[in-house]
Amino acid sequence: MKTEKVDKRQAILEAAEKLFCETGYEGTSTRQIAKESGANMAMINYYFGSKEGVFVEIMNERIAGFTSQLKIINEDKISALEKLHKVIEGYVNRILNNTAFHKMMHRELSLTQRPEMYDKIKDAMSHNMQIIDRIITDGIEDGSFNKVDVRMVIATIMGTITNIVISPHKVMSCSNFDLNNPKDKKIIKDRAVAHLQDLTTVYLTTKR
Amino acid sequence: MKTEKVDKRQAILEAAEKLFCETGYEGTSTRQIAKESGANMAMINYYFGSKEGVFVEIMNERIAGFTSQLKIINEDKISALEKLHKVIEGYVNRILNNTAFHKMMHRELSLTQRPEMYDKIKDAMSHNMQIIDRIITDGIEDGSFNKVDVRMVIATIMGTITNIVISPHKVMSCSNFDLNNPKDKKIIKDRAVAHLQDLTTVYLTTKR
DNA sequence: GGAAGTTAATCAATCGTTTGATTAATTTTG
DNA sequence: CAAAATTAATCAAACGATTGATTAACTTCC
Repeated sequence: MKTEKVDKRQAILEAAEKLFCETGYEGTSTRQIAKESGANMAMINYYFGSKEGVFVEIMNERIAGFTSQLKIINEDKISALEKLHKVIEGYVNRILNNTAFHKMMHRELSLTQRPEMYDKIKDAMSHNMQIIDRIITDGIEDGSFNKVDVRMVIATIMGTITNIVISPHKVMSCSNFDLNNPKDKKIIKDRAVAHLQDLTTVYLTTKR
Repeated sequence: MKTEKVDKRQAILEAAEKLFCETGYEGTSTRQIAKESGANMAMINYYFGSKEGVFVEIMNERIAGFTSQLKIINEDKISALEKLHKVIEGYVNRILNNTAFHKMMHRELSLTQRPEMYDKIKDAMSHNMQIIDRIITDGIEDGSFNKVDVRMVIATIMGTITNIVISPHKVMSCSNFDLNNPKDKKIIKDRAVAHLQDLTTVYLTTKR
């Protein structure tokens, strides 16, 4: 069992994800995927049945790897604010470590097409939102948070992160930031976490 | 001679925008555009040179209609906070009145392809960001705003609105909201404006 | 030897674009 | 003014290229 034996199936998935992220689903041809992965075109249909099968498989794997992540935090015996800060940190890290996929997910979400994918993404997002919702709602009920529009606060947290990922990097700062540069990514991550934690602290806990 | 003379050029633009919004640029064929607009296929190339020419024209018209909007506010002799609140209200209204186009713009922005469009959208966004940046920076300098990460605050404002538009509506609230329903749209608009104005007020002006 | 993996060749369908011809409207000319 | 010339708009048909998918033969491996 040689380790240099490449798993064509996996190679196809990785090449396809890269190409889908860069040029979109419709903008990527099966021949491109084949060339990029080093596999023959027929292998795509052999393993996944169709081009869409590849896409569905990518989404399923990714989403499966995501939904299991945010759960544990809620068990800790820490304050609502600390929980929220942990969630923010986790969320920022996850998304900024998978910017390409996150872009692709949002692109797919904004299309009226492929309702199966839409529902799948919706469910995954919905689950994450429920976790954040619970933390904030609990904080409000036990009096440690102000009464706020919870769903809007969630939109702010998620929207801020998404905006950082999607918006042209050169717009983000005066100098030329690049999210593919690990050093720049670290800086952006820290700034985003600091900002969102500061923002939520002030907005949710300031007596007024 | 009946005066039902339709401007085919305009019909093509409108049909193309609708289709591009619904199924994406690559997902829309010139034949679809022709059928939807009632024009002959050749007219697309006759008027716009190419399929991409249609897309570029749509973007140019839209962006031209947008960039002229946020300017006047800055001339008013009002406080930085009031300026910011006006900008927020204008921004929310504009985007929620053009949700389909806004989705398409973001979709296109997340593609590495079509650099010409990317730059055009980037410039338009960059201009809006500069306006908001100036307001907040002025507020900080004259002491009415706290010292904050200005670019991150902008990302929060823009990201929140975008998130509301793009995120699945059914996730937004317990009941089934629909942005195409004028009554629901009004409600979402008001909630978004109220939330963002409250958020910025608290975060930027709370003494701490 | 036979199942699994892999290949080149090929399929019909669709893609964006171009063509040459035709009609309708406008301008030029005698 | 009216005939001739020019331009703009529109059309059906076809273009070559590319699409996703399939075939059938071949290789690899247990």
